Amino acid sequence: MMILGLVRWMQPVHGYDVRRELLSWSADKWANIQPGSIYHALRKLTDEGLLRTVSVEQVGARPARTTYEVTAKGDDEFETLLRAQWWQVQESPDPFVAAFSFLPAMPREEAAAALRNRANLLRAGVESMRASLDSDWVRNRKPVHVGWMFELWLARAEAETAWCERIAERIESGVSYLPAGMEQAEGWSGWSDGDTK
Amino acid sequence: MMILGLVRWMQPVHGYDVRRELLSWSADKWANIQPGSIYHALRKLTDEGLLRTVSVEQVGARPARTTYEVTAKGDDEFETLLRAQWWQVQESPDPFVAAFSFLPAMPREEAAAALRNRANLLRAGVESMRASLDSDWVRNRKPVHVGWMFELWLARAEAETAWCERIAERIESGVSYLPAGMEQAEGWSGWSDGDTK
DNA sequence: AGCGTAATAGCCAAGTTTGACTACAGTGCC
DNA sequence: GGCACTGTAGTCAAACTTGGCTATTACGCT
Repeated sequence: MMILGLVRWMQPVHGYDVRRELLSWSADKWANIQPGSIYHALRKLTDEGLLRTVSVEQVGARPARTTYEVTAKGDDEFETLLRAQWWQVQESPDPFVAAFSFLPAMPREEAAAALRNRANLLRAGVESMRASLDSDWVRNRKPVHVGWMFELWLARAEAETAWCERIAERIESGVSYLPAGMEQAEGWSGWSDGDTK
Repeated sequence: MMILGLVRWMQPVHGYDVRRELLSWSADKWANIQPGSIYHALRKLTDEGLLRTVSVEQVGARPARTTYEVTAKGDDEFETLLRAQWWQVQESPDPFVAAFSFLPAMPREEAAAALRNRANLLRAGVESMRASLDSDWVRNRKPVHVGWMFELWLARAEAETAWCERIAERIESGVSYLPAGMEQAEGWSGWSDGDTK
């Protein structure tokens, strides 16, 4: 519920403003917020007493727009929430890791190729991020900590790139996927190598 | 829907088996699967014709257990899905990044301390991972690619640790959060530094 | 002036996820 | 033997998320 934070930083706002701001941060990527969720969240937060509606204006025959503001309670709650996220390491689900755990279901060549491809995509991302870090837009229009976030992505992406390449080599080298202890053990039939197809 | 993959690799299974397996992978962490979701997913996949129920046994007066199996269609679908995840870089939401974007709402000292703390937690994680990488249990009982996944986490965590420390220093150094171009510009009042409290 | 497109606001029904709950069978301990 | 506890198997209602839909105004183009 970091919508609360956004409202706090923008008070007073109406739903559409929040939506646009989130969009401009491409927040659907690293937060988990699609446009539809916003109004629901706003209403819920109001019900919980964390937000207060300031006014309801109507321009022409368009939908009425409601303006919100944070209450004192909402302020407290936000700080608690924020603090929790800052002090806690909590890794989020990663679809690639999930897919990687099915490695034995992929033909070796394809797996290696996919990893190489991933490394390239990551490198491309790193490039474009570096570019925007140097661009005037970010340097002059955005708070510096936005740049710092970019650096984090960069660091992660670089680490992952190296990993992809290392693993691709191992896969190509043809090492067995089976546990070191039990070369021909039970339970892995049909998954020992490559696709079952 | 990587449940499908699991069923494929275990056929034939009933819901509880899947649940246990996922638990043992602590899949609630890196996938997004709580016990409650499993049965729903199984039913949905059956409706879509990707799974087929094999039998419904009843032991005593316990809930009947339904056993599932993958259909040919399910097999195809799984490969498509798997491939998509392998070839696509798609970063998932990260609550910490979201929280970090509110940096200006945290007192500088606390922000720096939290980052240092995060670095330590990450280091601890790295340690314990290294330990299990060396342990017999992983070396001899688990396929080697499980170890490779650990290496990925390790690489990411190390990159992030370094970042945390770098940023903590910058925050402590007292640099302004404002964009370089506009030291006293409009719109950032109340957020220039530290908490508004 | 007329027309198509984009932006403005927000609602809502349908789909998903979740955590809590049920209910019984073994198992170990006193 | 009786009791508490753990493991087995799954259901369910409530909460949450989503993407598509409506309806109007503004704007650019010919």
